[in-house]
Amino acid sequence: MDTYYVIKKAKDQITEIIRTKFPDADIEITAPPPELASDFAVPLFKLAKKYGKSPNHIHEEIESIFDKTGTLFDSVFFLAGYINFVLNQMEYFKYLARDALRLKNDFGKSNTGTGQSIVIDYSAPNIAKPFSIGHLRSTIIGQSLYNIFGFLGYAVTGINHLGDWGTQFGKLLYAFDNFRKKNKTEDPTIGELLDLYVLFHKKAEKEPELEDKARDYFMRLEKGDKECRKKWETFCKISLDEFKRVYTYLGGIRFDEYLGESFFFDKGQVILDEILSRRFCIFDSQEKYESFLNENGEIRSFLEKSIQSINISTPVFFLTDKGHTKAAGRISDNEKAAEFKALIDVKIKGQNKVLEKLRNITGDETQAKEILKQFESENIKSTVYWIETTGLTEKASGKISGEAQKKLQSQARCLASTGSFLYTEGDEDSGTETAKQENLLLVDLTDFGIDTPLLLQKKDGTTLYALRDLAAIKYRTDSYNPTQILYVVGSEQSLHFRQIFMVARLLGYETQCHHIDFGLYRFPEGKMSTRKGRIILLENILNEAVEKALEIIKDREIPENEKKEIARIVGIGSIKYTDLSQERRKEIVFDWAKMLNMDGNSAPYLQYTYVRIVSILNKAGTDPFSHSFETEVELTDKEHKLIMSLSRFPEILEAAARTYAPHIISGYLYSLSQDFNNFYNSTSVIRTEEADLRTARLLLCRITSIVIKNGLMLLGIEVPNRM
RNA sequence: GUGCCCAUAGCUCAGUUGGAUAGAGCAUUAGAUUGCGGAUCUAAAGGCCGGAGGUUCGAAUCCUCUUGGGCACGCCA
Repeated sequence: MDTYYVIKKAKDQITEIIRTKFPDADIEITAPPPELASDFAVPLFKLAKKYGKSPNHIHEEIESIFDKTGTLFDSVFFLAGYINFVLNQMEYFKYLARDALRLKNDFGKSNTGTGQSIVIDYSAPNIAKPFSIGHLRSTIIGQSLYNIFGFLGYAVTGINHLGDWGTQFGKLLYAFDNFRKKNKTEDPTIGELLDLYVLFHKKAEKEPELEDKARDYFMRLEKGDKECRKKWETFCKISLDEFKRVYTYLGGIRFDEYLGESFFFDKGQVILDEILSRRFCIFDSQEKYESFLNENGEIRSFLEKSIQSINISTPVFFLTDKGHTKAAGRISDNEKAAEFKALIDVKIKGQNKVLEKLRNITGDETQAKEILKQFESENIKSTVYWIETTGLTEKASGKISGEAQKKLQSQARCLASTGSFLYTEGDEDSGTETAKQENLLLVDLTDFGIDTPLLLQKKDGTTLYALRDLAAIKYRTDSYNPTQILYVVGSEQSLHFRQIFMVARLLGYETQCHHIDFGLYRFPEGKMSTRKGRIILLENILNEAVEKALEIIKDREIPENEKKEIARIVGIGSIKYTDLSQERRKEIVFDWAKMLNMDGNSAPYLQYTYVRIVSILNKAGTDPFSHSFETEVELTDKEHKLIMSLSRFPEILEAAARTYAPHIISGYLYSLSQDFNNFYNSTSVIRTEEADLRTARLLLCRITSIVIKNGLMLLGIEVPNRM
C-alpha cells in the first residue's frame, strides 16, 4: 500500500527547498492564518539565529534558488519573519485526487505501524456490578485507539481485563450467603448483586468485623473452595452476558481476548519468586559497592548487561524525587560524572517536572532533546547523557553550566544499588511485627521516586491486584511480544500504574507500558460511587439519546425498522462523540443536555453532513472515482480550503495515535465538515454546468464522504445512509 | 501534609513539537431567491487564556511561586 500522501509530498518539498540552501536547518512547517493567501509557512527565527542572518535575509536566499518547476508550489513570499509557500492549487488537487483514487475507501490508511504490535487493555468492567457510565470512557477511548492503531498498520490486540477477582468477591459471597433470602433459588440478576454489594458496605460501616469475614470468603475462593468457586462462576456468567449485550448495543466494540484478573491470580508466584531472588543492597561508598560487585556475580552480570545494552561507557544512573542520586555502576568517566551531578542540581532547584518528563520519554532521542531544551535557561554548556533506570534505553542530551556542576559536586550523593527492593514486614525495619504478618509482601520504591510502597500480597496470603497486574504484564509480554502495552484506565489509578510499571522494569520487562489515563465522569455534587449506589446506568443514557434521535426523525418517510436503526446509530454516536471529542484527561461533569446534544459540534452534525453527500452522489448518477481526474478547472477559495482540509487527514491520524488522543480526530472531522458545509451552501454541485468542474466537485464530495466515514469509524461511530 | 491532573467567551469545550490578530458549539440578537436534505448556513455580540514573576525574537502552551477545583496516598479494584 502506497501511503505517501500529497501533504507529505508538499512538506517534503518545502524541507528540500530550504535545505538546498541551509542543509542543517531544523524546519518547522506551520499553517498560516486563514486570511493570508498562503498554504504553508515556515518561521525563520531559529534559522536566522543559527546562521546569524535576519529572517528577511534567509528568505531572500531561499527565494533566490526557488524554482517552481516540478514542485507543488507557485511562489514564495516573506511576511513578518515567515516564509510563505503558495500552492499551485490545481496541482495539489490533482495529487489529492490521485491519492483518493488509488486508495478509495482506504483513504487515510498508512503502514507506519507495520511490524509493531500493540496490546490495549480497555473497558475492564467489574463482575457483579452493572456497566455504568464510568466504564464508558475506557471502553470507547480504548476501542478508538484500537481502531486508530489498526488503521495505521499496527498489529493490535484488544484485551478486556475483567475485574473478576479480589476481595470484593469475598464481600459479595458473604452477602450472598447471609443477606439473600434463603428461599431464593434462581440465579441472581446483576441488579440484585449490586444491591447485595451496597448492602454489605452499609452494614460493614456499623459492623467492621464483616470485613474480616469477607476476607475469609475471598481466601476460600483463592484456595479453590468448590462452593465459592461455583457461585463465583455464576456471578461471572451473569455479568458477562450482560456486558456483551451492552457492547452489542454500543456497537463496534470488540476484544481479541477476555482475560480477567482471575486468570492471573495463580500466576503471581512467578513474579514473587523473581522479586525475592533479587537482593536489596545500598552502599554509602564506592569501595563498598565495588567489593560487593566482586562478591556477587549475578548482580555484576546484570549491571554489565545493562551497561552493554545502552551501548555507552557510562553506567546507569538513577534519580529520585528527593534530589539524591543513585548510580548502578561505576562512574568511570569523570567528565560525565560531573555533568550528571550538575543535572541533579537543576533537579534540586525544583525543575521536577522537566525531569519527570525525561523519565517518561518513550525512547526517542529527539524527543528527549526537545525536552532538554528547557535546560537552556540554566546556561547549560556541556552535554549530559541521561539513562533511565536499570539499563533501559532512554537517552537525552543537553547542557549544564559549570557553576551548577561545582555546586553540585558537594551536594550530590552517588550511591549504588542494583535496583530491586523488597522486604517483608517483620524485618529489622519494624521489629515489633508478629509472625501473623509474615505473608505480607511489599516493594519499597522510595529510591525510585515513589513514596508509597507497592503491596503485592496481603497478610493472609491472598493476592492483590498489583501482583495480578504484574503477572499480566509478563503474560502479555510473553504472548504478544508487544512494542507497547496501553492501559486505558481512569487517572485515579495513576499511582498504581507508576508503581507496577516501575517494578516491571526493575524485573527486566522492557516493554513500553503506558497508562492512558482519563478524567472521570462525576456529578455536579460529587463522585460517582458503586459502593454507595450512586451511579448512572449507561443504558439509561443510551436509551435517552436513541429516543431523542427517534423523535427528530419520527415524521420522515422512512420505514419504521430503518428509523429505529438510524436512531440507534445517531443516538449512540452522539454519546460516544461527546466523550471522544473531549481531551481525555479532563473530568466530565455529567449533564444531560450535553450528553444529548445533537446540534453543532456533535456526531449527528457529522452524520448529517455525510448523509447529504451521499444524497448528492446518488443524484449525480456518476461515480467520480470511475476514471482519473487530470484536467484544469477553476477552484473557488472554499473549494481550496476543503481540499487543504481533506489532505490533512493522514497526519491528523498520526497525531492522534502519537498522543493517544482520539479527540484530535473528532475536532478535525468537525472542522472538515464545517468547511464542506460552507462549500455546500455556496455552490450547487449537481447543477454545475461545466462538466470537468462538476466532476471535480463530485470528487470533493466523494473524498469528504470517505474521510468522514473513516474518521467516525475510527471513533467507533457508524454512519447512516439517510437520517 | 505529600504527589499527580485540571483552570481559555455567560455555559460546554478546541487550540498540533512555543509561532503571525486565541477559535468552535450552546445560549442571545439579526438574517439565508422551499433547498444537491434547515439536525444546515451567514452575521453580530461575547476574552487581562485563574493570578504574579521568569525564560524567549515570540508564551494559552515551558519554568517558579500562588489561588481555586478534582484525584490519589500499605493489606479495595
